[in-house]
Amino acid sequence: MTTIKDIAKEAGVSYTTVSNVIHGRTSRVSSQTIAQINEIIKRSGYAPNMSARSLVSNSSKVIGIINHLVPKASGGFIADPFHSAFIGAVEETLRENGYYLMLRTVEDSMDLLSFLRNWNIDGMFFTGLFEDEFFDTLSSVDVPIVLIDSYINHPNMQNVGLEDYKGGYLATKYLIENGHRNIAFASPPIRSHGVVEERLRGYRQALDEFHIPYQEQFLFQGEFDVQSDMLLSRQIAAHKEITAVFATADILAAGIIAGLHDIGLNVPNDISVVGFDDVTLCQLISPTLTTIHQDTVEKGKAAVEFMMNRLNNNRVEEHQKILPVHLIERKSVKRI
Amino acid sequence: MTTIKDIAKEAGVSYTTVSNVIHGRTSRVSSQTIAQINEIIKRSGYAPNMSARSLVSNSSKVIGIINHLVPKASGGFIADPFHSAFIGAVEETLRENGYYLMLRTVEDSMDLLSFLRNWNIDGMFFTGLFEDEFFDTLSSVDVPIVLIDSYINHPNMQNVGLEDYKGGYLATKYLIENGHRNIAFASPPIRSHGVVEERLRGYRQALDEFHIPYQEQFLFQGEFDVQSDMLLSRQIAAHKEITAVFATADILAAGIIAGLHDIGLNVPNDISVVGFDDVTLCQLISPTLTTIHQDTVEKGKAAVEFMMNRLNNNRVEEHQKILPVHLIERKSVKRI
DNA sequence: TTGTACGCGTTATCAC
DNA sequence: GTGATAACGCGTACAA
Repeated sequence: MTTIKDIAKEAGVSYTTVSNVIHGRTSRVSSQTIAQINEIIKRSGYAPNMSARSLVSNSSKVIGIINHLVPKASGGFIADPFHSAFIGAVEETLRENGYYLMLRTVEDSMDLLSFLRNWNIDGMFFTGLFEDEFFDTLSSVDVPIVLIDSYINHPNMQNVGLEDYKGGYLATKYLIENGHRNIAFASPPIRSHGVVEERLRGYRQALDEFHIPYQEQFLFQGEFDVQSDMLLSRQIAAHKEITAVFATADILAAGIIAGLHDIGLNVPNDISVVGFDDVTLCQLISPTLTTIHQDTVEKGKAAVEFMMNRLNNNRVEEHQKILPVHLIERKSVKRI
Repeated sequence: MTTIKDIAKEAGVSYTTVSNVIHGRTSRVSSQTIAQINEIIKRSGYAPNMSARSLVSNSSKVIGIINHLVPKASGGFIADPFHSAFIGAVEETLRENGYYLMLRTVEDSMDLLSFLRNWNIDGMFFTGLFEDEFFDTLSSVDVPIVLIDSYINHPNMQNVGLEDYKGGYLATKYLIENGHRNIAFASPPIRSHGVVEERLRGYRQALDEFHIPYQEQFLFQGEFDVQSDMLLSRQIAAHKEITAVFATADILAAGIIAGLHDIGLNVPNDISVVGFDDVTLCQLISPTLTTIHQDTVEKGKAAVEFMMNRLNNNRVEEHQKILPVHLIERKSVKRI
């Protein structure tokens, strides 16, 4: 492997000079040596040893995307299509900025702390963080943290999220305007400071505006797997008065639609459904899914931008970036 | 940050001793000191500095999952559900073995080489590699490489794949046995040494066995996006004699089904469809998709297992691990 | 059973 | 303009 020393030797200079050239501190190096060194660098395919840099500079150029494994569940991480698109966008933007991405699952605070120290991690992304014990650890760490889809506010962290409230509102309003009054709200378990809670607020706001009473029994909570969705569908269908469902994620919506089909109900003729996210899936199921659109790539970019600001300026201007959502009309809602 | 020195100082021993304890070379350390050192390690939350280790030991414990960005396309990487599930499985298994995962997109050979040197990467995973110029670079590198879903054989690399041939065979045979004779083969562009080529071989084998002539015009190639799928569907529908489609990926199958619906054709009544992969999607679309099942998590585990064997023993016994596939019968095929 | 000293590749400080 | 040299945290050969 070519090192700075090798280059210095070949050029007949000291390694300081080589290092200076590499870092653009060329003010006091003869243009001859600069040219020569650059030539050698190019020819030899020199690439800096990041471990050495990390050791001496206290910056590793490594950013972690952390997956907090709450129970000992498998896969979770990257399983849903939104997540993976997001990670792809993050990697790309990070790379453009000279950073590297590590994926890491941690089981508890200790795990996380070890990981940070192991690699001298420069920054972290967290998705869907809630206010649990784990969060306390996080807030005491002095590494830049960008939270995605979380409603926790903390001076050391920045948030990238969506207009969740508005999304919930738009979806519900759209259903109401199409004549629906008994609208189910389907979601994963609602946790405080989470996005679902906000979407629920939007749902209630829309009901309120149209003077439709909010009913607890129209709340249905499940997990993100086909089994659980089947169950949800049955529960929803059991309420004959329900004519529409707002599901807080497209995969959930798709699962519910499949479940309804399974028990002989037609969407949208018997029940209308609106989703959230606008993943590719929406255009593949039938009926195609009316949903709330979010721009995942933009989300990834925004997250990295925040990170870079923290990393470079160290001056924090904003703490929040809320990306817009809008409704995409497809075929899963019927006017009644 | 706690270092080995700090621990040594606190325990009143030299750092060699601490290092020895950490590495289990306890044979010649008093059990007292061992206990004491372990206690301090636990209490202080000591985590080794991997950069320092990497520098001195020539092993970084970092494995890369490489995304070779052929043109300057975006996202590609992780976009399809199979990929993300695979990455999740790899991360988990890697972690259990004390390794770390970096995700990295590279645009060309230089990029890759730099990345390897930057981090002293211990090993790499590649998905769907073909025999292009890029491959030559790869083969000259002395880092363990595990290829996923690739039919390139190279002494320095190992392969984890599927019974692609059998999968293609099973899917086609199933269609034939259900009375179909004019069966389209839909896939992304067929490249030599790729999985699609093998699945096509299986397709042809099944046709052969039933004395059905193979027809070039029944081959349809597209990309993995909804637009392209719509086009494909139209092309397929234009051949009135075609009664069934074997698509080499579920997302493609789903896209085609959506496209067929769009032009007023019903699946499976007008056209039957069989997919490949058995991703969650299959159960969400309607009709639910009959497909060839593969075990993605097992694939991830197998890949890591290969990697670990290379990394530890350095003795290479097998070069190939082929995971089984089988057909899952759902509702997208009609007996005619 | 424990300690000393060196080197890994890099950066930064200070001197020439 | 350029060059020595210490330091980052760790592993290891060798010495005691």
